[in-house]
Amino acid sequence: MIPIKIDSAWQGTSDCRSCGIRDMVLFADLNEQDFGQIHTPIDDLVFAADDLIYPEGGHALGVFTLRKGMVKLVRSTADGRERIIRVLRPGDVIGLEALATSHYDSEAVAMVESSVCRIPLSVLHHLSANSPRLHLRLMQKWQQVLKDADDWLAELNFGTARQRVAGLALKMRDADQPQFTSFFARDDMGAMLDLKLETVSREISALVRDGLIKPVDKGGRRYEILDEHKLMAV
Amino acid sequence: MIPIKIDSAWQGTSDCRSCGIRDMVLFADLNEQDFGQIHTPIDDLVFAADDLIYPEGGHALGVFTLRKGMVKLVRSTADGRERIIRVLRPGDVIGLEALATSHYDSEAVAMVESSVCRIPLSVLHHLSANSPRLHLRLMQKWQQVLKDADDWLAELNFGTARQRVAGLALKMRDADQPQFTSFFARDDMGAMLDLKLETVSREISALVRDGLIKPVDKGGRRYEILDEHKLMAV
DNA sequence: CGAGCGCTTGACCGGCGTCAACACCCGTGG
DNA sequence: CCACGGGTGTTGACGCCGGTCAAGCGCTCG
Repeated sequence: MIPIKIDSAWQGTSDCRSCGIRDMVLFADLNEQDFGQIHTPIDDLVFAADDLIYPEGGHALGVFTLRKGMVKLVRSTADGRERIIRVLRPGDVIGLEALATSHYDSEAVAMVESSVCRIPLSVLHHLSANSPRLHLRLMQKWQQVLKDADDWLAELNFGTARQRVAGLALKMRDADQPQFTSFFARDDMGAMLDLKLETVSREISALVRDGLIKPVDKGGRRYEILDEHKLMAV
Repeated sequence: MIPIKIDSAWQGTSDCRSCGIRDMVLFADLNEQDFGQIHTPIDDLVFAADDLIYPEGGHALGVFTLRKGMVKLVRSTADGRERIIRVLRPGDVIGLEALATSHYDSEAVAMVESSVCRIPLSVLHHLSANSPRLHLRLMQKWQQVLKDADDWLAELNFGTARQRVAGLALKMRDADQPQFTSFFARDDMGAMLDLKLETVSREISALVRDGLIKPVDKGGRRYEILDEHKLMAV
């Protein structure tokens, strides 16, 4: 069930105490006593673009934290269409649902080269019962994931094609450089917004033509936001 | 911030030990010792159709369990449109996000007369730290809510108008009598499916004309499913 | 019985999907 | 170094699905 890629992605084990993004993630508030209770190694994994991290319905070994890159969550509908339900960015947790069911509810695929760490379920189960700090943090992560899901539905899958593309541009802005934003392959964007790839392409072109955004690479993936206010008003 | 209606909805306090739907809800596995740790009363509340249970962004007193009725969760987008992000049914938990933030992320409105019980945040915080049984149950509820949210996005907001209406009909089937299903006011259905009310009405009429469903009341709210298989294949 | 509300239906139009051609980037191999 | 080919993004023509506007119907309640 677990793809071979998991193993080939293995890069070593983490020392979470010195994690570069620790303040964003599940282990943010852990103290030395808490770390002492971790008896299973946290694996570091790196996935190439388009690598499968886990399949829909797959048996779960752990919960992931995304350190670098971008990951899409994909569901297949009964009639075979694929729908991207969310895109995760650094600091986001992947596969939290495994804590409750030991299975993943959707497929996770790296969209670009991505590095993640995998926290074994046993570690989380033990710590969530024995560390009030992790327990609280876990609750916050659940809430954040749920809010992301609802935001995605309320903001990106509602209204005209123009509004959806503009909404995605705003949602995908860089955390550190908010004038830049990242797009994806046009058919991926279509699966996110429930539009056809041609429509996505047309709307992007229209936004460029109207001077709201400007491409900064040749691949159509990175754009500069020229008029944030107009973009929000679309 | 808390609407006056909350008080006018008060019906008494619950004895959770004898709750009729206890096996579905948060307190399913609690033992006598756990119940002894509850020092704040659980209020029973009843809301009429269209009553506000709590507003978007409202300060939270507790988390609700829906005992009877139907409740919609509504978000307002930046430009003033209203979007129904989910419909909750008996056994579902309402406002779980308050556990993490003490605020509700979306508005909750009763769609029909609904009875709920309100569990104070203090009770949940205390029990989730001191009762492994509640702790586990809470995790399962988070997972269920998240799965509901993702299902709503993947199944009901994807594809043609016909597919969406058919999907809603299947999702809203009675738990005990699966040949019957409940619809809502047409503009509410539109806000759920991202369709206009006229389109919803047309598609329902088409499903009736094609013999997949049949109305069983005069208000357009209850339908009998005649051909479940065709409905799923739409 | 009349007013008002919600549901339905029709006519028309615009936005988005479909199909197709073309441009561009990049890797490969001659 | 250039020719070639595949993959991806863009653009155009056209048709249909669903939005818009409007009229009509049936139910409920005063």
